[in-house]
Amino acid sequence: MSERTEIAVQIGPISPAAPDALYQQIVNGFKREIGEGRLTGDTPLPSFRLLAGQLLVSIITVRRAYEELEREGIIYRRQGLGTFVATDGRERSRAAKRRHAQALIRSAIREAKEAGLSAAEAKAFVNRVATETLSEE
Amino acid sequence: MSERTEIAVQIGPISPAAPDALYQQIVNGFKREIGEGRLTGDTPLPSFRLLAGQLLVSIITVRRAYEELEREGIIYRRQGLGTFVATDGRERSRAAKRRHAQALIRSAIREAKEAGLSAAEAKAFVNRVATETLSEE
DNA sequence: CAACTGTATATGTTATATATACACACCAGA
DNA sequence: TCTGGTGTGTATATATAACATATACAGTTG
Repeated sequence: MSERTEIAVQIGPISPAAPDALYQQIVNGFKREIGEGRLTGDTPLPSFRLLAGQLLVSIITVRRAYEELEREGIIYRRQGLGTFVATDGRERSRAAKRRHAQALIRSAIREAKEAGLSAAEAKAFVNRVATETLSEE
Repeated sequence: MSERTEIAVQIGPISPAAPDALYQQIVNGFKREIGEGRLTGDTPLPSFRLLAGQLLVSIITVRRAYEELEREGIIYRRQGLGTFVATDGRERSRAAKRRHAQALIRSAIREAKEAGLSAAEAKAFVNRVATETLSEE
């Protein structure tokens, strides 16, 4: 078992005003941190109480986020011990992100066509926005 | 004022199981119909009761959808008369769809980068999915 | 047994959806 | 002409479900 170290988790900012639910924002934050390799296999996640205190959120909300992450095989929980990044958590997290990105692009294509664009125009639109978005950073 | 004709509105299918709320699905359906030109300026929309009956949904849900569409300037309501497509409804609907599509693409780019892809890889991913999606139809 | 960990139950809050009753516009018929 | 019927949209009070919470319970370790 990995030794427990103090982890400066950078999940936030969490906001009740955001379009996503609080627990979903926490889920997305961990998928990002794990997907980008800042949290690796068997690393302990912060406890319910610690993270709840840091994010100014209830224990139940953290619990729900961890449940969702465990359901996707990205982390695992052990009662009395803690919560840890799964061995293949990074790969699963990345796969989930890619699937999500793919679904978003398909929705964007559909929206573009419903805006009256032809297939060729829709593709050009997607390319243009993608290029602009990537050049802004 | 336009004469009232029976309109075979093709908004559905509406499902409570869908990720979007019922009223939002109705909003999206009318934006599509108006954006693609099947409903033009000053055309009367179905009444609350008629549409509610067709979609197996309550009057309030239809009302909420129409409120949202009026807020965006796509339709207008007249008490005692009915609800009608705004003169510039098509243009506004298309603009809304384009804005939505743009937001979706930006989210997709962000997700792709959080999946560990570089900027170039993310752009290639977007292009590939867009091409695949458009060739499937 | 003390101090951590995750777990479970009952409760409050908010967005969504509903049923019912109300107000306005038109128009056919007295 | 005017009056009532039937269509329209409008308003209020009420369920339902997802989300978030507080509090108490159970397992692990030293």
